[in-house]
Amino acid sequence: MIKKVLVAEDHEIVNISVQKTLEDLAVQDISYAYYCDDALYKITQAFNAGNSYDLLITDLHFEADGHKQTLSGGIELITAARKVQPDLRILIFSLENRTAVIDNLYKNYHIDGFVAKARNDARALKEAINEIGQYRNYYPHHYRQSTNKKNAYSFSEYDINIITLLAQGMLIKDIPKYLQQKGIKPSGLSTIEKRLNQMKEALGFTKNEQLVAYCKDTGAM
Amino acid sequence: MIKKVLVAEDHEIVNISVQKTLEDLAVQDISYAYYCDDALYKITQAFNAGNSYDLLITDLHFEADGHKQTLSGGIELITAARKVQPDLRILIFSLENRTAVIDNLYKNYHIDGFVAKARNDARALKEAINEIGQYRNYYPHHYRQSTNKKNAYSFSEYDINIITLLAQGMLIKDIPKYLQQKGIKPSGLSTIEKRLNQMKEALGFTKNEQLVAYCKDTGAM
DNA sequence: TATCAAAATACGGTTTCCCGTAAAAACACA
DNA sequence: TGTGTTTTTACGGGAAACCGTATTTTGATA
Repeated sequence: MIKKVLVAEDHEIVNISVQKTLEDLAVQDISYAYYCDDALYKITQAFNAGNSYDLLITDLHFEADGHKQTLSGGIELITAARKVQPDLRILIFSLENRTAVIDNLYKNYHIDGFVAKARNDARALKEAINEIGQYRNYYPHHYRQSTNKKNAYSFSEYDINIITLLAQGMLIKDIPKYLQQKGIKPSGLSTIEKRLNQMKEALGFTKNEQLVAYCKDTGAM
Repeated sequence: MIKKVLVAEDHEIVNISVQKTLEDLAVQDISYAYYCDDALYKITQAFNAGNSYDLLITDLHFEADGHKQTLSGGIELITAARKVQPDLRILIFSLENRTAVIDNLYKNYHIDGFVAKARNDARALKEAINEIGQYRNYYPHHYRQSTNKKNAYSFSEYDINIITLLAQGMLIKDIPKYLQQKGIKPSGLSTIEKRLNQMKEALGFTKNEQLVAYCKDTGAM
């Protein structure tokens, strides 16, 4: 059962509704943080006082507004929070709807649930909190369906490096030099060309511009 | 004074808060639409009954969910709504924060206000409704400041066409043929090359990949 | 260490792109 | 209609990208 919840969310409008939703679920102890740093502070304080949170509901993206923050967003927040309190359950409430990104959250950050800000998000939020309250993971509907479908080409960090350089205007022939300076290992021109070919092949593309567009669209870059 | 409002917004969570915000402003007559088509229907009905809305608050982007819609989003909705009721005041409430896009809304669609879903959006919403209630336009803070700063290169429809073709993998040398078939006017290869050069020149780029990345980032494409 | 397989690199020919100049067409205006 | 200007197009040389093949390097294994 979820009794004590911290909501980290910078949008006032969203906070108002999350509060109402939590009240509907009879959650008694609700705290709010409009900044990641503040959220981490509250988690730490509560934990040290022996009165830790059951659940953290957080957005992924927080707008910068002049207040200097050490934590840049939801991902850093949950990483830091888990260091303080490893058993803290985490529910992401975000606009993100790209499977690759959500996948990453479950696999590498072990979140307990993800709810997309979308049409029936208030209802989904309630379902998620109920599931998590019983120590079960909650997966969004569209994710459950799409996860075993065609899983798009998964770019390596190396791949993204190359495409990013292209998107920044570097000539392909100049990339080997750059990679060598950075100490990135396969730096031969042929290897780079081959990698680009593999990616294009895998995605049915013919031009590097398509790779750039695709990475921008899927959030890989 | 705003008395009768229609809220078109597909996110349940947002709707809950907008309702609360409007109640705070003592707006008496509030209607909701989760779909654009439904919103237009309500506007038409109210107008024909001689009991038209004072204000439409709408999102820009609506999620598709199986229900077939003739209106694809906020922009189509406001265009259609103005045909029914030209004096309808319109407030956009959206996550959009790209100056070019917001600019377009004021200049070409003559919206009365824009509030970004952001940190203090509930407060901004109240300010906007008060301003619009007095028949004044409301401009978001960050927009007021950035509007006279460096206004990025503004792409023509023709420009976007070319960049889109590149992003789809078409070879530059094949573009003339394509444009001719489509009846798009300057179709010479040299002209296309020159246009690309102008765009890159204006933005300080050297490669077409940068143009693709830029358009994706700014939402021009 | 010797051997084999896989990965990385070197190289060369072809295609596409880039970019400048010049000719042609479209347009504005008297 | 004639003139001047701008836009569009044609053309060509050089640079970069593309792509296949051959060679070298790396890494694992016996």
